[in-house]
Amino acid sequence: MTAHAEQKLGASDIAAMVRREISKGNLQLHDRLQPERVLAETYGAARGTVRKALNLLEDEGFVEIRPGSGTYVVHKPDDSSPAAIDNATPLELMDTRFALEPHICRLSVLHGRRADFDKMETLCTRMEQCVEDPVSFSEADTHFHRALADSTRNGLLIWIIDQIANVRSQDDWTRMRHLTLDAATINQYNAQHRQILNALRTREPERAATIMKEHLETARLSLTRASET
Amino acid sequence: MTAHAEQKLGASDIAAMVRREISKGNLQLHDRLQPERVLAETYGAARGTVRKALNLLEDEGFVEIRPGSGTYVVHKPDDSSPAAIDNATPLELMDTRFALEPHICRLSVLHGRRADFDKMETLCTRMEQCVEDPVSFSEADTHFHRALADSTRNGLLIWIIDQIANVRSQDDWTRMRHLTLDAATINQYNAQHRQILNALRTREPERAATIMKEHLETARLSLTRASET
DNA sequence: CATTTTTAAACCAAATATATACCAATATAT
DNA sequence: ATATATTGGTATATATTTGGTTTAAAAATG
Repeated sequence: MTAHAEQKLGASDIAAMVRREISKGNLQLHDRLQPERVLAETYGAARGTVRKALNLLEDEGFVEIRPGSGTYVVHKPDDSSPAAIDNATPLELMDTRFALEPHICRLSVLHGRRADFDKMETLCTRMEQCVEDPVSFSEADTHFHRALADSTRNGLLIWIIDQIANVRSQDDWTRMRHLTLDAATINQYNAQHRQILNALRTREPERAATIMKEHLETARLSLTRASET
Repeated sequence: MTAHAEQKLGASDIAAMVRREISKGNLQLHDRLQPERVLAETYGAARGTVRKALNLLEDEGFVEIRPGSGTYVVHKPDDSSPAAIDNATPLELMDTRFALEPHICRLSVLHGRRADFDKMETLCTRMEQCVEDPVSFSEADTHFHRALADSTRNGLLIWIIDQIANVRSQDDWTRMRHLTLDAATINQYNAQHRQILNALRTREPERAATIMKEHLETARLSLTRASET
């Protein structure tokens, strides 16, 4: 052990050290921090102090504290993505998705295979089991839209969708979005996902595109609703 | 670092370790992981714990679990890919433009200003003076579509259009494309550009989008015509 | 001095991990 | 083709771990 014994550490000191571990990359996305009781010992502080530090980091959006489970990293270490992606606003993002995803539905009807749709079906089922868990739902939702893009077999489109997914995950908006994801909204999304999938399976490009537009319109509404709060 | 020696491993810890093995490349695409029962022993955890970890990784899209068979790596290690752009085929590009540009027209009607349209008009005029010069025409054409994207005031969309423009300029088939650009085709393009611009000025989003689709269809035809030669 | 922060200990509820047994899908050898 | 072994899927009862909370005393701070 390398001598932390030097000085007494306050809550904000500990927060700073953990924050640094995260942006340095020693702690990566989805990693679980050591339990509060262990951190307390390694930093030579009381559990209550560590707890304050972690709450600070949670407010800053670096970690997510899950009672009974642990504290997890929710922050991507500085990758140098283009400014256009980092600074994209939620509304810009929605307009871009409005451009892409309905047409992606049409292409999916043309190029998608049974296996693609089966995968999307699996994700639908998973999302339907996440009605009470906005975070997991949101993650599965991202995968659903990625799987949809996959089914077009268009590497360029898939790449663009991936870039867009980065916008969604990095921002504070994600947290705000989770707040707007009540059970009713999630159920509505799930119904729309199913309808889209059905339209793809029955090879109805325009119907799939139309439902996708409705889906995005729903999402846009819940977004504006959230920003007015 | 050292001597974490005997820390108990939770599901997310195991998930993190496997995730790192995958992105590091120790586990490659289509590799099969060890059976759950073996992993459980090597990580010193119960099978249920390993199982939870693997399910997490499946949610994240790193692995695919096939009952009775095994668990397989499905993650394309670190795309972040210029590859998707460099290797994009002309048809992939056309499909992507089909997705983006009609909707860009709609957004242009919403957010475009007179100055934007004036700039596009200038480019139209320039293109009309290039009927005999496919290379110059092609350059101006790129600028026209970029100016159209600019008029949406959507930084994300503009960035995507720029990426796509790189595809167009880099590749060999750009040369091929120039071969198909006879005077008749260029005149047709020019007429369509004018029509699009007019629809934007008169604030008719759907008409602008429709003409854009026709424009892209024309381009796609001349593309397939070229590749059959 | 008054105030805030840290410490320390105990307890709670929820989430997770363990251990075991059995089922279902798949692969392999006969 | 059939039988057998291997693999993931599921269920369950129990034990452990984890964050959440409260309280009171000690230490640091201004």
